[in-house]
Amino acid sequence: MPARPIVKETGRPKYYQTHPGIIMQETRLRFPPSPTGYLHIGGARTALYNWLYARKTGGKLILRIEDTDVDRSTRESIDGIIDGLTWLGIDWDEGPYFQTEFSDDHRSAAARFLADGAAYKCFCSKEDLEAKREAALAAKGDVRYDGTCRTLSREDLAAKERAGLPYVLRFKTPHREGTIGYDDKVLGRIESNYREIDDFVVVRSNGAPLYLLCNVVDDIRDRITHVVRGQDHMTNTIKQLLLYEALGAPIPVFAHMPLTLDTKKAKISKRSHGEIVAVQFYRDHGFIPWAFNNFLVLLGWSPGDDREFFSREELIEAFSLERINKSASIFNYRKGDPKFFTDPKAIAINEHYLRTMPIEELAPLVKEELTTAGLWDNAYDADRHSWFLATIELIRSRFHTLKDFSSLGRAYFSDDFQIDEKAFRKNLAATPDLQLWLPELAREYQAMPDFSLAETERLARAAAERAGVKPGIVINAMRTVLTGQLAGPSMFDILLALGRETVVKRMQATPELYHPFQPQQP
RNA sequence: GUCCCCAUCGUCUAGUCAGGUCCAGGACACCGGCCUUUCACGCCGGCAACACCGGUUCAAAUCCGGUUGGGGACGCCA
Repeated sequence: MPARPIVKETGRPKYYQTHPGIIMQETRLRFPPSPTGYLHIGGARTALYNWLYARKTGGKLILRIEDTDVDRSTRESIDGIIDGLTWLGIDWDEGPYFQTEFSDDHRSAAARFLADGAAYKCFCSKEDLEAKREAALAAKGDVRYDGTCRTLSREDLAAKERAGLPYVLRFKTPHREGTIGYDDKVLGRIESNYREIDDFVVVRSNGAPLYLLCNVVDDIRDRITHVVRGQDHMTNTIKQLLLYEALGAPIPVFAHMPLTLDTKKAKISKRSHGEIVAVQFYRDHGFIPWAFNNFLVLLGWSPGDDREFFSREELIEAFSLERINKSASIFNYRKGDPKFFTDPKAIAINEHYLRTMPIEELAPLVKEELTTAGLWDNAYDADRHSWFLATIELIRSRFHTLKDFSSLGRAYFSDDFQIDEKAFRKNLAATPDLQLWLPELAREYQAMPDFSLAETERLARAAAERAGVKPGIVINAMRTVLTGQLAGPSMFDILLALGRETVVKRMQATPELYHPFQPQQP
């Protein structure tokens, strides 16, 4: 049924009535990381999808740190997650809330369950449970909880309580016929038989409520309308449906995103993949934040047409829960690949932004990189600003990441740069006479009245002719002497970018390159 | 083992809900060409997939069933 507008404003409905008497409310989504590691690309993608949907619908994104497992939660991890989100540009409207600050809510919900008979005390020891599970596994049978304590007699219960035995609280899954289910925005109708759901633990023996319960209580309190999370939560969702019911709360919209696997189809994790799956890795390796978001969003979602690059506004406009894929995608990282240090598509998308984004937007990112590398000069923001922008423009098409500005592009910003060994062998070592020709050409450059594109090229070609070699010999040698590289922009553009003084100085020093480590003669 | 989810080029994917316009489109990667003082960029071209079997239908990548394969969950983790 199409939404029926109840308030009209300049031809555009602002509020909608989806059912009689019910006005569609603001969407509220959340990103609830557990601070037990860094922000990895799976978590970042979850955050991104939630953020996109919140922004698209004009709703709110809530950041909630799920730190109920105090033993494993760390301050560094919380900082890492927040830094990661900030770097990506994923902002939130409320929070960060900390789950531990709401333990009263969780405990009172648990107490209410016990009072209502929706949960019961279970005295089974960890050892017994573990033994049963192993036995079941060995017999290839059912590993779910068998309900031993659900049917404890009044006398047994009283006796165990008197004895002061530790107990956990288990949710009493209704013994009903039929199924329970929900309409997943990605997967469609999902149903599960009641008899498949065992009595799960909601409160630890030390009195601390567990994830399944806390998560639902928090979502209800935070008035969450849409839960967008990984498919690994699907069985949790079924159990949480029961919790919503027991708490008398309406269930939110669920959307289960496909997982991201490695090339061997295993779930990506810090343990097995290391830094390569950490968001921080991409920041440290010179990725453009938005480019990385653009890569992430395509891992499990597509707009339905051939577009692959989106501005922030375009992506928010194009995004929808329904177009999220059902099947898992693979993070195509092959360890030890000499050419691609991460998924080639991620690099390709970064390159695209690097060479097409407005130079004024790229400049601050390059500034940051040069600053980190100790190559920044404040003049680049002042009287040399137009030079700075022109130089970035000149060199960026050959670069892959922001790091390249301080490595491959170092010679443009500093006299302290390395000569690439391969470049030396090919462009210099093969023709030792360049030690004479280049300084000579440098003297001509020094003396010429007009240090221009056309004139510098004319003199270089004349020098080659004089020496009886092809122009490329001289030109490529100059490239290596001036930039340390084998390849680069058009040579005479480089000359002008570097400036006459630097060009002359470096070319005159050519012979030194041939004898870098020659010991002093006595 | 039980339950759940998934299945199109090497990878990300479009097409599947409303079967024909798909001997399957795009991107990345790879290969070739053009451009060129180098290397890129750019442009042009190429390689490459509907997991399998059966059914429904005039017609199936698309609907149905099964098989196989992959993944997830089965914690006093989140």
